[in-house]
Amino acid sequence: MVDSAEKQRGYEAQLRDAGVRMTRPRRAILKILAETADHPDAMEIFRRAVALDDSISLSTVYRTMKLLEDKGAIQRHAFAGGPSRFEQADGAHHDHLIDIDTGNVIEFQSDRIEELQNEIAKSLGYDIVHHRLELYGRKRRKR
Amino acid sequence: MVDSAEKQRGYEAQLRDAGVRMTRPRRAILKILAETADHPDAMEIFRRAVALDDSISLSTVYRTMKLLEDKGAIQRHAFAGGPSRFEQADGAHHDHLIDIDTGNVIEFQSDRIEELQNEIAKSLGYDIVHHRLELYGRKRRKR
DNA sequence: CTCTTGTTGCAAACGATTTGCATTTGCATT
DNA sequence: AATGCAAATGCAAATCGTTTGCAACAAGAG
Repeated sequence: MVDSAEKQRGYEAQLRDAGVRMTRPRRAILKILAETADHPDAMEIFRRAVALDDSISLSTVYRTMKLLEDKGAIQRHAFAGGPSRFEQADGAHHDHLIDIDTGNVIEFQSDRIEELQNEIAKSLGYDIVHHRLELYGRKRRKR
Repeated sequence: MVDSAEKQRGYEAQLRDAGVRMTRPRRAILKILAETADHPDAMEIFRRAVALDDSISLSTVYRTMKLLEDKGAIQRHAFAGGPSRFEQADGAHHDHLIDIDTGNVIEFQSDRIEELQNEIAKSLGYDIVHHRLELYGRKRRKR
């Protein structure tokens, strides 16, 4: 298992180098992101953050998420219907399979699909800036 | 070119058969949907509807869109950032390429990608209920 | 330690959408 | 054609996720 404390230090260093001030709320949020393996939304991050620093405010969470997104430290996913959910941007690119019944998110990746996307965009005269591929599914009943 | 008036009549018949009351606002909205080739959002539909019936209200537009969605007559697309946009559900399935600069939506379809999606879901133990594939791109600069 | 500037918490504003409610309307029934 | 009632409407207020204005505050360069 990866050392999340170390990961957090990495985050902080990276951001400080980018000229970002290291404040108490930001440290709390980075800690949460470094430790988390799921895709929490702003409210969930806020809840976890309050446990570390009870003076933190929801707006700061939102502002920080935007900042981290701009700096490329996290990725924002706007799944159908609900609020934006976030994840660290350190891993490789992947898409999502969302369990309709539980809201669980499973990550997957397919080079072949990416290739096809590029071909399609190209044939339409476009360059892809980013894309969104989400499968909404239900666990296959045991047969 | 397809006769949109006829298409509209088709809509109405289909809905009446499903036990849906045909009201003035609903007729207006169906007319708009039958005539439209783009992907308008609720506000845009409301604007066009007011031109046909100036007593229509925005909430009725929203209620009607939900009704039509439930009845399977239209499809709702929640593109990144903006409001939901709608289109008729009569055509074949397709995905979307959204022009980042203009908001234009281009439809495309790839059997190959659909196949791959199914394979992936299957290998993860899921059945796909629906999916969302959106390419966000920028028109290729002439070179 | 001080100064400057960025950051915070709070509350109010926001855009998209939904809802409660009193009123109107579709339409099946007389 | 007149009636009755459930369903649909318009309006305003509520809701949800998110952003913003602002005065107080704190990071970190000097």
